[in-house]
Amino acid sequence: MVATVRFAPSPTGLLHIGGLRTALFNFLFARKNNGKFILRIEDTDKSREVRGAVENIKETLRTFGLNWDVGPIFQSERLKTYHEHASRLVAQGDAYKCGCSEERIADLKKHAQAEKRPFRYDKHCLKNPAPSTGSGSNHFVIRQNVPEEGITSFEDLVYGKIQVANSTLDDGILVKSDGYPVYNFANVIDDHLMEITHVIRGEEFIPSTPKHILLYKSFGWQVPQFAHLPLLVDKKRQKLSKRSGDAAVKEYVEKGYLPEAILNFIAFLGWNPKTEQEIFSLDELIKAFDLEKVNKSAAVFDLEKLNWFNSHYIKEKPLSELLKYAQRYFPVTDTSPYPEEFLEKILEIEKGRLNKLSEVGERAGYFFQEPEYNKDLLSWKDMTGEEIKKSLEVSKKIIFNFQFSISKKEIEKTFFQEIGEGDKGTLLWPLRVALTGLRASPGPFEILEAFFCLQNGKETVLKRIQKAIDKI
RNA sequence: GGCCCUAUCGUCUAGUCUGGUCUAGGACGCCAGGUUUUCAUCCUGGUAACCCGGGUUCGAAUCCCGGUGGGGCUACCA
Repeated sequence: MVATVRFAPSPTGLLHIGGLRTALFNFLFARKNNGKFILRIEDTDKSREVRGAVENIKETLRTFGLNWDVGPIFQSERLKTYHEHASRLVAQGDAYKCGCSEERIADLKKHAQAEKRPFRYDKHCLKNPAPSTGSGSNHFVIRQNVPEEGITSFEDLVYGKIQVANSTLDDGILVKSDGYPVYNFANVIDDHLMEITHVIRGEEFIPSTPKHILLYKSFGWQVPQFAHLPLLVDKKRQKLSKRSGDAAVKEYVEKGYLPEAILNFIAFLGWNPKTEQEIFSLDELIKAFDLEKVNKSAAVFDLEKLNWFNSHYIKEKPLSELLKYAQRYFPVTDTSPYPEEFLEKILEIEKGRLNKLSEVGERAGYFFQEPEYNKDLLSWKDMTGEEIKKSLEVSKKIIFNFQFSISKKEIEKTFFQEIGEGDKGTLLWPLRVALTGLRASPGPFEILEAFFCLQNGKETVLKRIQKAIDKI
């Protein structure tokens, strides 16, 4: 199959999760079918355009490996094409100029509302064409001349047969008075000209699809295949959008969600492989993807599940690579004085405990700063001050003999040789608290291992233990 | 309001087309137990759903009809 698809966002803000999912499915479909993936920027509403949005779209797509083959193509640079096609439609009677004032339209709407019937433009300007006032006047729009009778239907690849009576369709605006086309028009022209075979987009476009089809037919063009994707909704089951506040992909990336986790997660929103496999790389997704496996009902964006995917990928990622993503989250402004080995050890220790990378900041503070804690914390079960002191002295003595860069295994071995396998808690709890100041923390051996990557690691550790002894 | 879409555990979903193997499976979450020096990881177990009402049928989550719930669209936005 020769497939050509496109992802056609409007540059009105940061790319959000729903947009990324649409891009992903288009990408997967293209790759799966040896097709072409076009990036098209639908910037026909200049008033809503946000600076930097295009850059954000491109950057986001790149970080997720959703590389496009053609584009970005900007609709705002193709005005002439749209005008030509609009003229053709007007000439053949499938569209017409409308010079109605905003007031008249508002009035029409008000009446429709009062009579509890849906608003549809009354084709006034079609029936009463304004006398040509020469080329000067441009206060008109071009409207689609939707037939008043008949039924328009299409076979959606996801939803199956959808049909609507033309009588429920409005003579929508095709070209605005500022000369820019609206989505419903530019979309059709471009999809045809770019030879798009499969239009894969959000479910919210189902209601406007019949109008698009009518347009294709007016031009005598072949209608592409449509595959509408179920909506992504929030906890309240409302459409996930920029208004949902936290839907920007960039925000998730900044919080320390790994791209592969986000991708894997959103792939499963509205689609699943029909097997019990949950973890998929991008390549595996390409192999498994099939529009037939796309669901029809809206999917709730569940952060808990994203967290699970993310923690999985965090645990799985090689340390050196993980460090690149996590670097910025360490609780120091500059990590350059610290050897990579030290930082990697911290990640190794913490990675099993993270839902997102940004959490290392709040978790690993004691590696960079002497902890504050109450001396009561040093007591495990009913240990007395004397016992704690004695325990810490033992730890101190053992650690004193350690060399730079000693391994966790060796540390553990040495400790257990010294004290036997008996009452580990009485020795290890106070040591752990002295090191971290925390009730719950990673084990002391791995913490020591990390510190012994530092030139002054031994000194720091010994100092902390002494401080604990002094507290008693 | 009108048009359109949709309906399986709290959430993502398998199963629906081709009715029985479904006392409805998996995953997340949650709960309990095990491993363990605390926490986490890990392992084991548990919790929890076919929207409602009719009909067809020996038999319905699955087919039909009617409700109801949820959502989207209804812009000179996309």
